[in-house]
Formats: sequence, C-alpha cells, structure tokens
Amino acid sequence: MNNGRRPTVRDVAREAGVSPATVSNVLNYPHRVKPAKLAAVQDAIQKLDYVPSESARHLRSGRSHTIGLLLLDAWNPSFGDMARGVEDVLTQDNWTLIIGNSDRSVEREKTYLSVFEERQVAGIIFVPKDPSKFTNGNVLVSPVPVVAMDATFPQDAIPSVSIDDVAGGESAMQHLLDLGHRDVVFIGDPAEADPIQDRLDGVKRAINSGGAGINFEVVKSPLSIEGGVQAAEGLLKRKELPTAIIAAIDLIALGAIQKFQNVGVKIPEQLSICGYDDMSFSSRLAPPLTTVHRPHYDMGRVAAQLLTAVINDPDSQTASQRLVPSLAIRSSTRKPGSRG
Amino acid sequence: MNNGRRPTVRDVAREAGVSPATVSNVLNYPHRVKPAKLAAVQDAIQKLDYVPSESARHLRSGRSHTIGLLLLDAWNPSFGDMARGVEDVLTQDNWTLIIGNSDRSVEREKTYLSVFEERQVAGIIFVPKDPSKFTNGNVLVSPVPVVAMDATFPQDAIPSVSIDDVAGGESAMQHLLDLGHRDVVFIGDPAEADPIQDRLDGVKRAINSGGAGINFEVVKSPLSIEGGVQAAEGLLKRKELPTAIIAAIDLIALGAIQKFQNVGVKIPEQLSICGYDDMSFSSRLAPPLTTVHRPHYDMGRVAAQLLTAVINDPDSQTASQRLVPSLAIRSSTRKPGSRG
DNA sequence: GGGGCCTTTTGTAACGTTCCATTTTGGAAT
DNA sequence: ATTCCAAAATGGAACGTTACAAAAGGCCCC
Repeated sequence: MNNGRRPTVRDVAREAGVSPATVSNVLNYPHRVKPAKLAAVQDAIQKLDYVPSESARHLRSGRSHTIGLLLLDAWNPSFGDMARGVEDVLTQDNWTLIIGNSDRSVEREKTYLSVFEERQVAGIIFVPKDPSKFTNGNVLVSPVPVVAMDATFPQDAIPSVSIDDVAGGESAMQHLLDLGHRDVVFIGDPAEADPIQDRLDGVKRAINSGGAGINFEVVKSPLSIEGGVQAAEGLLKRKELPTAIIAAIDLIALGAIQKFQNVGVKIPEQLSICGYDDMSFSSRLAPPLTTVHRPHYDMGRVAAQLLTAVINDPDSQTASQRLVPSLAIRSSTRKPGSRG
Repeated sequence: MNNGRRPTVRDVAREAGVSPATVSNVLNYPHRVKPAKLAAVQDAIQKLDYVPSESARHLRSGRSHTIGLLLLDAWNPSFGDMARGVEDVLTQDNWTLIIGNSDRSVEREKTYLSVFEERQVAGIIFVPKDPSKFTNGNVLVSPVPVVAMDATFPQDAIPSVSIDDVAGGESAMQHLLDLGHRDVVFIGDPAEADPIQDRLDGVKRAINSGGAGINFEVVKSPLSIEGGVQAAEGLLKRKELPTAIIAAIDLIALGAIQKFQNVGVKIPEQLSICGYDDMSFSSRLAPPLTTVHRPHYDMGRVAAQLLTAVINDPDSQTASQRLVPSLAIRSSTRKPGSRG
C-alpha cells in the first residue's frame, strides 16, 4: 500500500489529517500543538510505524545527533572503560556515537577525523596522540566542539578531562618508600604519552622529598604485556634485582609478574611490584595487584558531560577537570626482604 | 568569502568551471569524466577544502555508509575483540560503524535498533540476546541485511558466524579425562546463552564417550569474575572438592582461581581449572590458564565480510560460517594428585 | 560536409525533513 | 455582533547531494 517505501512525514500527515509541518512540530515541539491533534498524529505514527530519517533531519536542520569518539588503543582495556563512560552518558541524551581507534597511527587518526567531518558530528571527544592536530598556537582549530580525554593543553586551549598522574605516581612511590624500599625501577616509556611522563615525574618528586640513598632507574619498555615480559627479562640478566618495581601501566606489571614468577622470583616476597591503572581484573591477579586506580569510566562520563554542555551552550565557560587517582594497596607489594 | 559556510558541491563546481553534476561524477564515478576536468575538479576540492555531506548523499542516493554493530556485554573483553575484527574490515571499505551495547537488556537492545533504523544503516551485525527479535517463524524480518555473531539460527534464517563450542567443550573435557580426572564440575549458566549451552553439551558428549565412573556436575553461576568467586565459595563449603573445574568463560575461571588460591588451594596441584575464551591476558595469569581459544577477532572479521558481501549483492547466497576453537594447554591443569 | 554513434557534460527534479512567514482558529473583550 | 489577539496550523522553500534524461562534443565513415 505504501509501495514498500518507508512512510514519510507526509504519509503520517495524510493519515492524521494534518499538514506535514504539524507532524514535524509534534516530533520536535510537542508543546506547540494542541492535545487533540497531537494524539492523532501520534496514533498515525504508531499505525504507520513511522521512523524519522536522521539524514533528512540533519540536512535540513543542520543539527546532527552524532558525536565522534576517537580512542588511541583498542587493545588496552582502559579505553574500553572510557568508552563505556562516554556511551552511558550520551545515550541518555539520545546521542549516537561513532567510535574510532587510531591505534596510535596518525594515518588512522586522519581517516577518522575526516569521517567525523563528513558526518558533521556535533562534537568530538578524543584521546590525542598528537595534540598539535587540534591546536594552532594554543587555538583550537576544529569547526565543532572538542573535548580531550586523558590529556591537558597549555592554557586550556581545549577543554579536557584528565587524571592527576603526578599525584598518582607520587603516591605509588611514597608507598614503596614507606615500606622501606630503596632500590626501585620504573618500567615504561615516558616518551610515549604525557600521562606516562607525569607518572614518572610524580615518582621522582617522591624520591626527591624522600631523602638520600635511594637507587632509582627507568627501564624503557613498550606499553604492553609483552613490554613487561621483555623488561623483566632484561632485569633478570643483572647481578641484582631491585627490591621494587613501578610499572607505568598494569599490563606491563602483568607481563613482568608472569616472567618473574616463571623463573621462581616470588612476588611480593622477593620483589614488590606496583602497577598503574587498576584494570577490572587487576585485583584478581595472583597476587592481587597493588596499583594506582585511575577512574577511567568516570573520565569518560565527565568528558561526555563537558562536551554536551559546550554543545548546548557554546559560550559556556566549561573548565577542564582533573580527576584524582587513588592508590589501591593489595598484595603485590610489601616490605623488602632479604635478597636472593 | 564563502560566508563561513562549508563549501558545497556547487562551490566546487564554480571554482572548477564545471557543473555540479560533474563534481558529483568525479566523486562517485571518476571513470566517467575526462582526465582534464577530473584534475580540475580535484584541485578545486583541495583548494576549497571540500568535504561532502554524508547526510545529503544518503538522503538523495538512499545508500548509507553506516553499519550498526550491536554487542551484548561491553565488560567482557571478548566483545572488544569481536568489535575490533569488525572494525578492521569495515573501515577498509570505508564504512562507518555505530556500536551499541545492549548489556543483555532488551530495553537497550530496542533503543539501539531504533537508532539503527533512524540512521537507515546499510546493515546490522549483532550478537543476539533474544534471537526471536529478528525472526518470525524462521523468516528474517529486518529491512536491512543482518548477520548474527556468536549464534546460529534454525535453517540458517539469518546468516551467521559462530564458533563450534560443542567441539570446544568436548576437547576441554577430553583433555581433563586424558589427564585422569573423574570428578569434574562445570561452572556457568547454560541458560544464559546458546554458546554456553553448547559448551556444556560438548562436555557431556566427552563424558558419555569416556566410559563409566565419571562424576560430573553443573554449578550455576553468573558469567562474570564475581560469579566465579561465588561458585568457588560454594564448592569450598563441601566436604570434598572436585579434582577439576571447567569454567564456562575465562572470567569465571579467573574469579574461581583467585578464591581458591586465597584459601590455600593450590592450582593445578590440588585442583585443575580449565577456562573457555582465551582472553588476551589469560596466558599471563598465574598459573597461565589452560583454556579453549575462541577466535573472536576472526569472528568479527568474518561477520563483517559476510555482511558486506550481502550488501553488495543481496542475492548472494552467503552461507553461515562456523569457526573452530582450539584447546590451549597451559599450566592450570595437570594430573589429579592426592586429595587434601 | 553530413549523418550516425558513443562519450562526456549538463540542467533539473527529487530525497524527507524543518524553518519561516503567513493564514486560520477560537476565545475574550468591547 | 464585531474587533482584536495570541495560539495553532499550514504552504512552500530550502538543506546538499545524486539520478535521470537530455544536450553537447568528438570521432569515424561514407
């Protein structure tokens, strides 16, 4: 009867005996239309199984209901948590999410940004690999509102949600110092991302205020399980192990723990290991991992809220937010024992 | 100069000295247009920084470049792997993905399906919670091509990609039988999803062909880490533990291992545990988990390929595919020792 | 030089909405 | 009754693109 076609606003109008414009009003400004007609139109919508075309709406109104989310590394569970936070907030407000993973590749980052542009997303949440992409001398150059996650910009050029990893790193190191460790290695690659550098800075701050006689060293390693394994192998070749390790991320801790346990190094008896992230299962490892909890899910939520605030009111001065991590002391760290 | 507006196909046409239709041809059917004009248009596109409006294209052509992906449970890393597989294939063909998580809620499933409808996605890949949603007496009722992941339908009503979990369950149980276990518990909830039921069926098949004298029992538990912890607690209240456990998913194994180790039960010395899934970090647990490897990433890839095949040629008889899992024997299982 | 035919280009009408200016409606006030 | 006014409803144009039919251009052959 309707020719196999999807019903349009015109079909609904005919069915309800009103004009197309009224149907549009029912959809967008229900308070403008009298209860009687409103009901009639809604009935017609039901009856015809009408679903508005988002493309047509978007084209005509200029407003899109889509938001782009650009992540850095799909393999790291932390990003899944962030995405969840974003998703949970945005679906409530009826936004649709397009998610992309740049995999730390500038190539892929570009691809997704142009997808976002084609779709004219209403806003973008992204975890920057290369922050300069979005700024030009501290000025934002994106045509749509942008919120950065897990990053900060000089002079707040872009509103962002980040985590105070300096404080986090400091608390991790302080914990080890309090336990009596004086021989500590940090595993990770500070050059890989600012938040990693921050952690290291925090660690150093604790060391500097911790007095003399502390041996500290950074062992560079990729941010992955495999990186942890390799770093552990490197350390095992030495005459002596440190008494404690701080891993830049939990995945590194995981790999390192496995390697050490494999060769009979007891954790935490012979070696304390402290992670950073607190992935969902980090508390379930053997031993349960002492680590710095990063509120990834919350970060996603806040980023989404920040973005919708800016979209709804472009002039709103939304300040960047800095979330506080917390040390979760579990069983992979303890007082240094006698060396092997 | 262009009034702050995004340039349109008309602006490009003016710049290049051709008609808008030619610009469209350059974009969609480059072979139709002569090299000289083609170059001129491409230059103009570059110069004006023109990006086509996906909404307008979609509205006019009726073809959308969007595909909907509906997942079941964002917290389970396996789904992340599937999503990755789908994404990797689809972005290559320039599809945009809208990802939704139903969280096993029929409510949210509905929400996302209507989002997909509003956007007129070109196709849907989904992991069904309630398969009947998409079929009506074995007939697909979706207006767009659909591919199911991790599920099968009677008479192939919907093309699907699935994993032969009966074989997987069988191989896991056979492994335990070969080791000499005669007292085995399966932890999980077969009613939760078909693939879980399949695993159990496979386990039972191995038992049936394994001769007499085998004690076997199913302990019901939610499909989560917490579920594993609880199930372990239940088992610990008994007079005697089984000699081996098969967990319906790795997360359950993870929770159970933690609980058992916590109270001093040695794994695998006193109790063998076999998982199912092989999450990225399962091989890094302590002990590295013996588990059935499910090719989640591949499943995502194949689903995406199946879907694009159907979209490109609606008459193509794309047969459902069944992937084969493989047993990864690691260190959480061994011969039953003397009981405690 | 003209006719036929294939290739390239173009003008114009959609696609399904929402915006906006205008008309109609229905009371309240005179 | 008539006038006035706000509220409600409408008609028609526009959003940026592609489809389609029709026009123009090129080429070859007679």
